[in-house]
Amino acid sequence: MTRQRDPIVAISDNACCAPISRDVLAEQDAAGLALAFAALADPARLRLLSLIANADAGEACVCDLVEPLGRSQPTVSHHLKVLTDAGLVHRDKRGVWVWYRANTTKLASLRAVLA
Amino acid sequence: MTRQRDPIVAISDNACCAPISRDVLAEQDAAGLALAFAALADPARLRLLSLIANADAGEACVCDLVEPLGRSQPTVSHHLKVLTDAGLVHRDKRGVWVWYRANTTKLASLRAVLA
DNA sequence: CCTATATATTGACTGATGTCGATGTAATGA
DNA sequence: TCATTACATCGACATCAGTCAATATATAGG
Repeated sequence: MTRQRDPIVAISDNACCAPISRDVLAEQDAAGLALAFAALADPARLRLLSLIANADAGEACVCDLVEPLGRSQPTVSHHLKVLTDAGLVHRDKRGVWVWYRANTTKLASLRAVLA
Repeated sequence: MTRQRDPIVAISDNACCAPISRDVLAEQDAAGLALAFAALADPARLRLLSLIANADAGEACVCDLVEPLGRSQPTVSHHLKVLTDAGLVHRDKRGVWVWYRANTTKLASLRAVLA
């Protein structure tokens, strides 16, 4: 019998595991999920995500976020990096501007884990 | 003189607000949500929640959690307090044992916010 | 009472995190 | 080439968070 290769998955988007009420989380899965939830565990980042998701065409550049967030530009930049590293937003540099979009797939996978 | 304990405010089970993709989060709502997600932002607590939700009859006492979690009893107690304060689990002391149950309503409200 | 057991709290340590000002970098246009 | 604009990175600071050993509290059984 041929040993099947593990499917290659996009780490940032796919759910790591079954819902928490269905199977006990493995340490490794829990560690990965904790990183994602940590990215959501800050008011500034939750508002950023919300600002981006509600922006025209579903995307916003940093310049549109600094003022409504009420924090310094470096701080906004820092939080956007955290969100990006956690896979919660997509980053797209076009010219001088950097546009961010919410990663709805990732959000859906987190929702599924909480079921 | 009796030493009073700080009142523990029960965090509401209900969703504080519309899904993040529907309306821009207000600062205050974001702060509250951040507290809930912060409680999920730790591997030990995610595994605790999962262990509790998967336990027989949907509840587990601390004594059933220490060994599978692989952390000291005070540390487990600490994390259970964080989960309880965040409204993610219910606490029920019966005799010497304390039983914890997952708060599915609270989990559902967090899922709704991520939509 | 006394003891054993279950859970919580305290104190200390270490490492992570949010914030900002200053500075760096990259694109654009005059 | 130079200046301007948009964004990122760095360095510093203060605060917070996870962990454990030691200790406290509470319940149950003799």
